[in-house]
Amino acid sequence: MEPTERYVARYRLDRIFSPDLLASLRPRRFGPGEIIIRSGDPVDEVLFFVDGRAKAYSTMDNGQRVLASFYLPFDAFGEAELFSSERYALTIEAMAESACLCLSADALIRAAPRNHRLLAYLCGRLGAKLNDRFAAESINLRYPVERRLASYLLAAGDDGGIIAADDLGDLADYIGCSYRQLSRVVRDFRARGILAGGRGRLVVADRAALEPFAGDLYTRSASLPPSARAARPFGGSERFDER
Amino acid sequence: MEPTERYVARYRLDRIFSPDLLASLRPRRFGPGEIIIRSGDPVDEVLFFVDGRAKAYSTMDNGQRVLASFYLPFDAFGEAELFSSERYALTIEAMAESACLCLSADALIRAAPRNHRLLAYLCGRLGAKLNDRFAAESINLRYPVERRLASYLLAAGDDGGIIAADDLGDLADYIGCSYRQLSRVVRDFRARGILAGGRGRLVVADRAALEPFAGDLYTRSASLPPSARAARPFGGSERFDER
DNA sequence: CGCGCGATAGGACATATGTCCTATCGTCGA
DNA sequence: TCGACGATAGGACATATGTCCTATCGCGCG
Repeated sequence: MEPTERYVARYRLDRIFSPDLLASLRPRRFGPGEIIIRSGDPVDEVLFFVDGRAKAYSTMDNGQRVLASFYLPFDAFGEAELFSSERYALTIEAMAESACLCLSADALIRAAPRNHRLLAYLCGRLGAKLNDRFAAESINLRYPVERRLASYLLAAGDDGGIIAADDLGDLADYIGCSYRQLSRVVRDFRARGILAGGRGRLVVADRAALEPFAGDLYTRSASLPPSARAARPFGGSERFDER
Repeated sequence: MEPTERYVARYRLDRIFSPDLLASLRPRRFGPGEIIIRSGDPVDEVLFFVDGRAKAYSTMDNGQRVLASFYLPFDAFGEAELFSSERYALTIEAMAESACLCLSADALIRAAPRNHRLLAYLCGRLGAKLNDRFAAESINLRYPVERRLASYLLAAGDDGGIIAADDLGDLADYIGCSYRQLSRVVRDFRARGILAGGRGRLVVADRAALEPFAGDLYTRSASLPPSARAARPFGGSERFDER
């Protein structure tokens, strides 16, 4: 897609990587459906996601997949395992033409002492992911699918409204219910004119009508499911001033 | 309880804090039921949990509580929000006489450049918490309460077996079901001889019988002292030193 | 244009879980 | 010791969700 330098410039990576690390970033491309990180593999690199769209999930022993989240650039993959575990916990899969800048885990660890900004970024990102996760989990755990779907639609399609999921099966996984149940709820929403678009396509027709379902779950916590996360490019707060 | 130095020595805090930060750690005690961190408060300090027992939860708009986890020393509270958010996401409550060493968030951020070990520790801890959370969520989301309880019992009572919860209501929150449902499952487990102990007390009588329920999803979530995970971090000297 | 495949829709039924309510037990204080 | 109160146990019923199965639809290919 684009040369490494373009990404470095776009995301201001010189702000968080020391020059030597910056130089050792190695670009890599992934086509749709391609696996970026495979759950269970030894943790040998950290990837910085700079282009495309991706999703993370794990597969349980009964074969069901559980979607953890959708990702948009900029983000980091594999940072959660870097200092705490031997193997990747989640599988990350590209959903569109995507690109990452890869860094060997050893190199990163060796360079840690002179990369406090990178570490601070990672802490920030991990903290945000943790809070997102907990917010999503609370919703999934305590509210019926109807409300979860409403929350998801509001959070995912923050723009106009034609957003939804490419695949209803994925969406069911993400919301944490069976395809059948999702289908029931979608049918219901369509009957009430909240959703439109036939046969698989979900189009939010009446955004306002969704809000009562989602309730204050949606606004209440700072952390939102997937796509709203692009708002915060660099996790690190501005309090962290130039040296 | 004990003077700060004892805790510093016990957990080898000199390995992860620079001397100036070490000196500014301020001890604080909490009685059972006392709030250590209140959800929604501005993030002004990070606490390092050195003694006691604590739990983290959030309260949803409908009044239900969702338990996030139980904590044992050593651990950090408030690190998730430090670089990524303005307000604490979870409420943390002491369950027994407890002690923390407190550090002002500003001080920590200012001292970050010369505390890469601390940052690395926080990254590691956050990563582990994130993975734990996801594992717990997957279980809660896809398995019936029977299996969730089994997983919980295996993970919580790692010692002999007399462990359980002080309060069945809390346990129900943690497992993510109603008190009623938990009660049904407990009754069932008792009937099968897997659990013993009358009236509220849960005693794991047949640990082996639990495993088939939990399946391979069983993940330990105990927090290890920094020294234990120092196994992985950077080479170099074990004691903290500049550069 | 007709066929066949894979995805979507939806019916029928089983199960898991939630809600409401009542009985019972234990503990603590007068 | 007795009685009140809070916690535990459990019945009855409603609901949410899962599983299994079949009908339909849309699209690509011959």
